[in-house]
Amino acid sequence: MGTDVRPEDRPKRVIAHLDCDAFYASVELLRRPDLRDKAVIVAHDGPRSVVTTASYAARRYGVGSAMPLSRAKRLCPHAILLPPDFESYRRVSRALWEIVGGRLGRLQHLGLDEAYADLTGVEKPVRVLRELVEQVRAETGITVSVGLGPSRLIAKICSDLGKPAGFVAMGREEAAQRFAGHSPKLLPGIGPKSVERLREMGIETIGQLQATPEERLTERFGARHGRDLLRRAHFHDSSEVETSRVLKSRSNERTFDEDVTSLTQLEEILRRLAQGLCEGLQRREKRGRTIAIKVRLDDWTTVTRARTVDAHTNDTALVTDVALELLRAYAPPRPVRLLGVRLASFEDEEGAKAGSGGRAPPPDQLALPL
DNA sequence: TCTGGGGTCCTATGACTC
DNA sequence: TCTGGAGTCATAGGACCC
Repeated sequence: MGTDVRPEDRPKRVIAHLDCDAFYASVELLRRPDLRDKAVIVAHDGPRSVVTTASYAARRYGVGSAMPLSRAKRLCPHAILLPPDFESYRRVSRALWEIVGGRLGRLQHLGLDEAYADLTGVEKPVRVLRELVEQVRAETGITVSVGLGPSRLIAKICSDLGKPAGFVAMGREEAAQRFAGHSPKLLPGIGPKSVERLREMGIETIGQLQATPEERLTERFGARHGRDLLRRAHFHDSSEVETSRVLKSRSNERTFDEDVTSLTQLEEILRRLAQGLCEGLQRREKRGRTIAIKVRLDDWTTVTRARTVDAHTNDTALVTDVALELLRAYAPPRPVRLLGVRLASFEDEEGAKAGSGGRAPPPDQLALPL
């Protein structure tokens, strides 16, 4: 390896995480200034909908993202409900990241409203970021919170800390100390399931996780995950800011307002889902080999079935036929609440995996999350 | 409280090949 | 000819993220 550089000889990394505050709701409020300071919930209005985003006024009532809409309405009955308009969100997002990218260079996008940037070697990064946040606010009306640290992990946690319009910077040791009393849920990658498993082991804080012998964790979580949990607890993270990501799969799925029992009806829905999926892939000239269906039953069990075909395709007739065969072979034994179809193993995956040494990714790859 | 849609990544397992 | 291990691929399930 010719790239071996001792850690002490490497420049100290400076990673920023930029996160738009209540992005979808903020875009809505730009269009509807009369709703400023009002409780606004962005969500489809259906019996099984969940909240996409809530304005800060609605959050004061306990409404939050991913909460069932029925519950949100109970918590905040006077909230104004707006249907999501992703076309507008994408437009504002593009404009915003163009400004940021113009100053910081290439970004790693995570969805429409957040991104990482590597500012290692940049002079006066704090000043650069402060000016940038102000420029974004002036030109788009969107406020951005910034987290700054030696890794993506710390930058991400910091950007959440000062929301809205926050600006927080922290080193690794400081983070390890400061968050020792917090729940492991604070750490990205540790969700409700891992929190529960840790709790069963008597580990309820990041500090307790830090003090847990690695063997105990690897016993419970497997070698890789266990080691990773411990590294995270100590806020070690050497992952790079990845500025080019390639689409790995694309799917189209629908949860029904009421469960569906009839196979004929399910087949009809699956045809429409496959058609929508293939039309999108045809526009992007993407073809895949693995066709999969997803079925969620009324008791919330989720089943997937997949088949890999010989040649890459985005042909509606072929994808539909295979998806229908998979559905008939499975023959859902209970009422179905969700049906979906997915295409994966795209034809240019291998070439793209070669990374920066290979050809430049097509323009739409960089814009993938947008 | 009762759980969307669109993704990524990881793990386990079995089939297959060398 | 039989066997075992390693590597790879396909499949299924699940956790997690925005």
